[in-house]
Amino acid sequence: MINVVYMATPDIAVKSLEELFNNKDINLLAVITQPDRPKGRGNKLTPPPVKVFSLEHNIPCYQTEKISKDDELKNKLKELKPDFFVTFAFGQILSSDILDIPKYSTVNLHASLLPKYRGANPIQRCIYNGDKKTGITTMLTVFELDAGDICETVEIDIDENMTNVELNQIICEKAPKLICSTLKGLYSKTIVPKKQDNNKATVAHKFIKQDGLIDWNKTAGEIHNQVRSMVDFPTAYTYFNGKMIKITQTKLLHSQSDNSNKIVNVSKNGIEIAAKNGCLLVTKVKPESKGEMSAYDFANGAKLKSGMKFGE
RNA sequence: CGCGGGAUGGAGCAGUCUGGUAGCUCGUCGGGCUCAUAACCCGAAGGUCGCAGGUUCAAAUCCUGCUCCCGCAA
Repeated sequence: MINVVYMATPDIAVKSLEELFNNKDINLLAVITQPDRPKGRGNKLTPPPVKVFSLEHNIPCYQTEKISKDDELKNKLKELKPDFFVTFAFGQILSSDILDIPKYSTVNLHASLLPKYRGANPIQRCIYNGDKKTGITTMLTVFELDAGDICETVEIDIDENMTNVELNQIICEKAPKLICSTLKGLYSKTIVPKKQDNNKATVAHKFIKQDGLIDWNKTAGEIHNQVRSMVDFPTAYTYFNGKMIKITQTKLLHSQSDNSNKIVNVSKNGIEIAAKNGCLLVTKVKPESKGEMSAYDFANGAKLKSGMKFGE
């Protein structure tokens, strides 16, 4: 049995928790996660998804504001005598005294093919940049951000219309197997971690609200990538008649455009805009104060006509 | 008590301030036109205007209470 403590927080990490919990070769000692946070309308205190799963399955779960300064928790972790720490979207930095606790090592799962896209936002950034391929990597955690030696990788193809939500889901599903295989490989010493090429490292920063604002001077392809990279957050947005309207789905038409950014056609399929270097078909939108709807429905209600423009 | 928007035929909206026969863009159904169509023309069906009370001769509209939905901010 491999003794493991799992440190994680959001949805994407729940399936992996489930696997660690159910895998017969692994003994899940405890789960560490972030404190409950105020969330959503009404600012209700909401527990992290990983905690919810832990409670449902009676897995010991500890929450901490800052693990590197939580001596009580550190002592607890030492008592557990873990072989490995596993981190996956935990959201806190592990200080070196914590990294020294497990008998073997600390394994981190990162949602990119390292050394590309180190940092907090690999999933959205690779789509935003229009990459055709990404993946997940397991690595040994060192103090420097996502810079540890690589254990295993899985590649994932990104098609032209894949969204960050879809990629998130794929990663969520592929992660459990990879984590287990890495743990077993390290335990039995059949995996020899390899150094990263630091010269090829890039950093993927988080998006902020402002990143959602659509710049209509960009090309149709760039806007399309922006839209699909931030479907749930921060969400691409523009203005129409002075009101904010979010755009949640687009399609590239690969057709001729006069680069005017005007609406050239409204049909069941959506709102066609003559963007730079090609037409962009807006298919789903989320107007201010409203839920998501098809672009055609919006066009009906708002009386959209050819010649009008977004962005004002 | 974080801030705000909303509930009107199947969809998206207008009408509510200034009470008086419920409208727009679509969809659906029927018919026509067409080689043909998601295009065009003609016609029809379909709503107790979120729920409950109140005011009034009269309430989608004014007042009170409730339920549900959503956006923003964190």
